[in-house]
Amino acid sequence: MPLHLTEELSHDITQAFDLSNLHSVVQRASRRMGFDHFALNFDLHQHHASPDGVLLHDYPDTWAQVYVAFDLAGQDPVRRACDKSLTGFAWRDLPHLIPMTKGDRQMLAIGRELGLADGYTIGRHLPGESSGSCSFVVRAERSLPQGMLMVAELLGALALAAARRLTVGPATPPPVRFTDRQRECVLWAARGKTAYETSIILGISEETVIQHLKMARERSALHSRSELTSFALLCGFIGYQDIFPWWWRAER
Amino acid sequence: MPLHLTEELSHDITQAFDLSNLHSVVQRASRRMGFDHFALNFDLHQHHASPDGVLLHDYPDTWAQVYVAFDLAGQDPVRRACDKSLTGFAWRDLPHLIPMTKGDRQMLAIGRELGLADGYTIGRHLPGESSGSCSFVVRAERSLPQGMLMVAELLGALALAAARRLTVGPATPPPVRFTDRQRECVLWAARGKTAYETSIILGISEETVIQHLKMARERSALHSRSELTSFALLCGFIGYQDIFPWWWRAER
DNA sequence: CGCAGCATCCCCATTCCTTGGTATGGCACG
DNA sequence: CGTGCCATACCAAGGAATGGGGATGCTGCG
Repeated sequence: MPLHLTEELSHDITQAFDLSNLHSVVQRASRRMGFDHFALNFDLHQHHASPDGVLLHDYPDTWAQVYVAFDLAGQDPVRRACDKSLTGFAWRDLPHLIPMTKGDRQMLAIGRELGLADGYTIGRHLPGESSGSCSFVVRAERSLPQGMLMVAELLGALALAAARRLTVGPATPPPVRFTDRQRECVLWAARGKTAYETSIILGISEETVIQHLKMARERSALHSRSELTSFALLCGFIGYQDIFPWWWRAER
Repeated sequence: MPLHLTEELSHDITQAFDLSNLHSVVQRASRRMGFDHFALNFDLHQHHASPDGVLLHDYPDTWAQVYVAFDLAGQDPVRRACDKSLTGFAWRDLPHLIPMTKGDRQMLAIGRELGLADGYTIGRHLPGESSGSCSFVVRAERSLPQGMLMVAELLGALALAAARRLTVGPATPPPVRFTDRQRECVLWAARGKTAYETSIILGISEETVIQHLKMARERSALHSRSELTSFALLCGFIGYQDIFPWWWRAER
């Protein structure tokens, strides 16, 4: 009865109050859907410092040891495929998503030997902020519960959202506020326009554009345009979808 | 009967054979779920490559005219919120996701007047490749079909995947790649450092920093530092945590 | 009404960025 | 052992950004 099941499990996941509780409820969800294992990882985008991410799983110990010992995370084809698919995918479809190297096939073979036969993985990305994936896996003698993949898709996404909530905390209101005009000027700056070009676009003087950007910098206590645009993106004053597709929309 | 409904509609969406067919099936899906309108947009991030995006919708004509006439795409709060949530969200929850300016509220008010009362929007990103969003909307006298939001979540994601399939095809073009040094220089640029400051930090000549940034701009076919940093963030070359280490540690 | 906030415009001096070049050494791969 | 890629370094010119002034008019709010 997927309907009741979905509602019950999704409720549990969204109500998870800490990471160990999230572990339990996602584990239970994986069993109820007909899977044998699960793994959830959630990473904040960070290139310099140590990764402060989440890794919950109930994979066999042997696999976890191999995975860590050989640092397989960096060459995991499942992770790579997460960057290539908007929806969840079954592991057996990996070759349709990414080019598989010999090492990739080897890695999957080792997994199969250790009890991870096939899986269904849901990946999510928030540009500039975080990425995560949630996998539901079956043992060798079984096959993926086809009727449950859509449910897995949902619950996996909810689990990732929960992991994010428990990791980064609630959205903190930005310390500053921009006016509409300031935001507009910052947007065009992020689109790569100069003050002069922006002044033409907005139909105002170049000096005014400079002034708006000056005010925006002062408010956020920043001293360069690039930092200002990064900051505006971080705060949600402007969006990625606003920056890059504007040109083809404008040209017709 | 959400179960049959979901299966039937998801089948139609995944089988869509061209964009106009996708339009029909998503439109039908929105009606069956209890919505009055839908809008789907899907954008590729490769500006120099195939310059194609998708915009399908059945919003009122008046709204489309206003939207284009005032270039509202650049200040659409719904699109900005897509960068801040891993799951779909109701428009009424926008203030919890992003800071709302006066212009934002005005925009939503105009939408309401033209028949777009509330909506549920699903956003998806593939780092370095594409972004999209799919909205399901109800008219003024109605409210969101609460029991259908999870279904909308699923179908919206499938519709985005279909849009991607029909746009980029099976072969994904190779993304732009930065060298380590280029990424490092871009990162310090996003942090607001000048070329000279960066040269001190990295222990190399200022000219070399300029050179790395020059190469990075050439690779991504961009012409300004601000656009370069936005692009690097979007592609996941750098992350917010790299730039503003104080942000996510702020509240917990 | 007064006042704060916003949007608009202008000037100037200094610094920084962008674009076009050239050039050397290291390293990997076929 | 050449070829390509990367990191490094330099030069020159023109355009753009930054930070410091100042100024006007409008709107909303107590």
